[in-house]
Amino acid sequence: MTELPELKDTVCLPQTDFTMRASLPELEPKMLTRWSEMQLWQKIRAQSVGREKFILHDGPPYANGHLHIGHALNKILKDIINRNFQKMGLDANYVPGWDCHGLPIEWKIEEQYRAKNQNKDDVPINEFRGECRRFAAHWMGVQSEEFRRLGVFGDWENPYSTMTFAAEATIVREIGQFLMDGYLSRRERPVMWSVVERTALADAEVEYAEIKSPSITVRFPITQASLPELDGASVLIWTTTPWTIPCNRAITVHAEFDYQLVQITAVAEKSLARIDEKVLLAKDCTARVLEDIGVTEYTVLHTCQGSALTGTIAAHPLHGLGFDHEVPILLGDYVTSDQGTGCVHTAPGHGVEDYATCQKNGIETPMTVMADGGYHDSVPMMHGHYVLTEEGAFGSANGHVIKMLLQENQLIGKGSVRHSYPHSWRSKKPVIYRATPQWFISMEHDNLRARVLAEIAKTRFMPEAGQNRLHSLIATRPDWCISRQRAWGVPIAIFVDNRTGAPLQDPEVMERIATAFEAEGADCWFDSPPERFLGGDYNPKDYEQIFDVVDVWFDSGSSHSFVLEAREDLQSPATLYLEGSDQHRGFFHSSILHSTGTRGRAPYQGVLTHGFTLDAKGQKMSKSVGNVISPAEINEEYGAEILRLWVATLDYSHDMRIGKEILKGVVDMYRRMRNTLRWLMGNLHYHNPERQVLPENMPELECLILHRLYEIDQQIRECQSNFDIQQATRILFQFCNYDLSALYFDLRKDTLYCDAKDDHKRLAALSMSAILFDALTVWLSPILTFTTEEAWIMQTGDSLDNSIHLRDYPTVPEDWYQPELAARWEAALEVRKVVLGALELERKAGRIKSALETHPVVYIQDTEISENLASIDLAELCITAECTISVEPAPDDAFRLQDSASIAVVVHPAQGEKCARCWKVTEPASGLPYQEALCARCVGVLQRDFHVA
RNA sequence: GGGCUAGUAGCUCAGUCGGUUAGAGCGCACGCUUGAUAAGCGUGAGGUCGGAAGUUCAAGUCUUCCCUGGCCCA
Repeated sequence: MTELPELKDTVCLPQTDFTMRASLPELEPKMLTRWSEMQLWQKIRAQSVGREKFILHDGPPYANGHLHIGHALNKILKDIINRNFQKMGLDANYVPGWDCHGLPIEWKIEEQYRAKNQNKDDVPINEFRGECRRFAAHWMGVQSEEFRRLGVFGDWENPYSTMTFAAEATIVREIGQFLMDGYLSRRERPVMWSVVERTALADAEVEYAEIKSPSITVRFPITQASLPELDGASVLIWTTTPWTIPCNRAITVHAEFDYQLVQITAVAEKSLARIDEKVLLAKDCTARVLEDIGVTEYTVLHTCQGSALTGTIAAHPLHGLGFDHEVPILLGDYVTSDQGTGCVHTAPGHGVEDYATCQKNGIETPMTVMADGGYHDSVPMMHGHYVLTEEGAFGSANGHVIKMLLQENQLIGKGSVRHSYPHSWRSKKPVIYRATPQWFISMEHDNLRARVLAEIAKTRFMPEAGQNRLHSLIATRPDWCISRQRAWGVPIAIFVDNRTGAPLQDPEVMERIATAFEAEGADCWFDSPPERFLGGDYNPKDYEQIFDVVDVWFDSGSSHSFVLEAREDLQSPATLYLEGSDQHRGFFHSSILHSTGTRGRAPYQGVLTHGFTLDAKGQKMSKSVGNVISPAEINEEYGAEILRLWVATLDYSHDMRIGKEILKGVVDMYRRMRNTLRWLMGNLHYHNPERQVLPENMPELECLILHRLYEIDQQIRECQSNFDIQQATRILFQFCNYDLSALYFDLRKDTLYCDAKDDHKRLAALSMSAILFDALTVWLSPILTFTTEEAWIMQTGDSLDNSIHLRDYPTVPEDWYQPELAARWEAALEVRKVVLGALELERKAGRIKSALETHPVVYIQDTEISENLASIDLAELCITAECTISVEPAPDDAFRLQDSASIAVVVHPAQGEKCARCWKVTEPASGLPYQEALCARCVGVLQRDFHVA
C-alpha cells in the first residue's frame, strides 16, 4: 500500500526555472557574450542571403563622448525597425557608422595642448591630425560598446567611419565630382573672425559680452531719387561699428515700414544737424533719432512706404575721398525700427544679413579687412589703421572714420551704447565679421535646387510634415559653403590657377589625389609636394594649393557613396534614413543635396523622423539643470530592456519624456509580459510534443485564441510596415493582458491543474501554450531582445545554433481565422461580464467568497443569443461551479448591466460540497481514503493518474 | 523675431466627416485569491480635452488670439 499523496501534489501547477524577477542588469551582459560567441549576427546574415534587402542607412553619431539618451533612443528605434523587417522576411543588414572629423574634436585636442602649455600652431599639422584621429577612434570604441550594450544588432565588427582612408578618398573624389561638373566656385563671404587667434570661428565658439561702442548717425546724400520729393535729401543711417563705413555698399530698408522725409527747422546748441536740411528715416524712428541728434523742431514733408524707395541711389559719405561707388537702397525684411533709423547701413563683408542682401542684388563682397585686423590696400584712407589690435583691443579705425566723417560734414550724430557683442570663447576678446574667400557649391548650377526639390517630392516622409520642412529649407537656402579654415577634416584638395583664379579641373590630377588618399589617408595632402598630385603637366608655381577642409556635413552627406555604394552587402538608394527632426537641416539635407548633385537622385526612398527626449516635465535635459538621465544609469538600475520597452511604448513622432514615474510604468508593463511568458513556460513543463493536439481538433476556446493570433499577426504586420512600433507594442501588451492573462489563462487553470493528464482538453491547452509561446517570443523579440532569448533557450535548449533572433514572424494559417466563432464568443463574453458583475455584488454583500461555490442562472429571452451560447460551457467561462441558461422571464430583482439589459443574472449557491482538490462545489463522489470531500472528476484523476485506490 | 511642431485622467496613448454621458491600458483605492504568490482575478474613483474668444442647432475636433514646451534658424 503506497502512501496517500497530498492533494496539492496531485495538482499540475506551473513549473519553470524562468524566474519571476528578471535581474536584467545581470542577465543582459551574459546574453551579449552568448550572441557574440555564437556569432549570431553572422548567422542571421547567412540566413538572409537572397532575401529582398531592407537598408536603413545609419546617420553617424559624432565620436566625442559617452552616449546620451537621445543616441539610445535613435539606435533602439533603428534596431527595432530593422528586426521587424528582418522578421517579416527581408534582409535587414545594418551597418552603424561614426562621424569623426570636425571642430569639437579639434577643440578637445587643442585643450589638451593648452593644458601642456603648447600652442596648436607650433605642432606639425599631421601630428595634430593624428591626435584627432586617435581621439575619434577611442570614442568610436566606447560608443560601440555602449550601443551594443543596448542590444542593438548590427555589423559592429565592420562599421563605417568618415575617417577611414577609403572614406576620405571617396569624399575627396566627390568634391572632385562637384568641381568637374562646375558646381564649385570661390568667393568672399563674411565669417566670424578672431584677430587675436587669426582664425575663423564657428557660431558655437562665440560668446556674447557687454561692451561700450561708439554710435554714430551718418548722412548718405541722395544722388538719384526714386521720388521727386527726395531730391537734395540725405538718408540717415546709424551704426555702432564706424569702422565698417568704408565697406558700405548699400542701405537696406523694410518694404512695409513707413518712411518720412523730414525738414529740420531748429537745432540745439552743438548739434551736428543743420537748419533746413532734409533727411529720410523710418517714421517710427523719427522722434527718437531727431531728439538724439539735437533736433528741436522739424517738419514732415513726405511719407511713403519703404518699397517706394527702391531705385534711389545715394553717395557714400566719404565719396570725396575715394569712395566713389554708388550706394543703392535695397529691401530686407530683417530691418527693425526699435534701434537706429530704420535705414540699415549695409556692408556685405561684415554681416551675414548684409552679405545676403548684397548677394541677392548682385553686389560684390569686397575684401576690406585683413586677417590681422588692418585694412586691405584697396580701401582708401584706411592704410595703417586697425579695427582690432593683436592684443584684442579696438584700434584706431573707429576714431579715424569718425574724424573723416566730421571733416566731410556727413556725421549728424554721435554717442555711445552698451550692447552685447560677440567675443571669442577662448581668448574672451572681441571678434569681427570679416569677408574671407570660401568655397561654394552653387544651388543654381545645373538647376540643382530644382532637382533636389523634385527628389524631395518623390520621397516618402514620415511624418509627412518632414517633406515640407525639408522642402522649405532647400528652397530658401543659400549656396552651400563647404570650406572651413580648419585642420581636422578632409581637405578640399584642389589647385587654383594663380592667373585666372579658376580651380583646376583635371580628372587625372583628381584621380592622383584620390589614389594617394586611399593609400595614405588625407594627411598626405599636407605633407606631399604639390608635384606629386599635379604631375608633369603643370608648374606648381602657377597654382595655389587649397588647404581648407570640407564641411563635416559633406562627410556624412556623402556616406551613401562610401558606405551604401561601396559595400557589396548594401545597396543604394537606402530604403530608409531615420534620425531626429533636427536632421532636416543636417543629415537628410546634406545627403540629398550631395546625392542629387552627383547621382541625380535622392540617397533614400523614405525619411522617418523622431522627436527629442525631454525630462519628465517636458523640459530639455541639461547638465546645469541637473535633469539628465543617461542610458548607462538606466542599464544599471533597470536594464537596457526597460529602455527598449520605453522606446517601444512611445509615439516617437513627437517629443518624448523620460523620468522615474514613466520608467516605473515601463517596469510594470515589462513584469506583465514576463509573467505571461513565465506562465506559459510553467505549463509547457507538462507538454509532450508527441501528444500534441492539432489546431483543427481543439476546443472552441482554443479556436478563439487561434483566431486572435491570426488577427494580431495581421495587425502587427500592418503596424510594422508603417513603422508604428507603439501600436504594435500596445496590441501585444493587450493580448497578453486581456486575451491571455485575464481570460484564457484564467479559464484554463482548472483544466491544466486538475484534469487528467491525458484529458483531451488539457492536452489541447498544452499544445495551445506551445503555439502561444512560439508566437509571443518572436513577436516580442524585436523589443524584449534579452528576455525573449532567455525564455527561448531555456525552453528549447541553449545550443550555439539556437536563438529566438534566428526566427521570423510566424506564418499564421488562414484557417485559424474564424469570425463566426469569434462573434459567438463575443456574445458569450458579454454574458460573462454580467455574471461577473452579479458575483461581485454577492461578494460585496458577503454572501459568497469564491465564484466556484456559486451557480448563476442567466436569463436570456433572445433565442438568437441563447442558441449562440449552446456550444459554450458557461460555468467554465465564468469560473463558477455551474451556470445555466433560462429562457423564462427574469425575476425583477435579477442583476443587470446597463449596457446589456437583455441579460439578467441570479446567483444561487451551488449544490454539494467543496471538492478539496479543485475547489468547485459539486456533488461529492466517494470511495477514496481522503478525509475531505472530492468531486467525481478528481476522484477519477486520482485513481488513474496517481493510482490512489 | 521667423519656419516647423506639440499640449486629452497621476503616466503612456485612442478619439473617424464636427454629432448621445470623451475611451483604453498602466498606476492608485477597495475586494477576492493564497494552487502564476514580491504573482493572479474583479470592482471603483480619476478629465473645465493648455487658456480665452468666435463660427455652428452642436466644438476635444473648425477659426483667431494667448499661454507653456520642443526642433531648426535669425
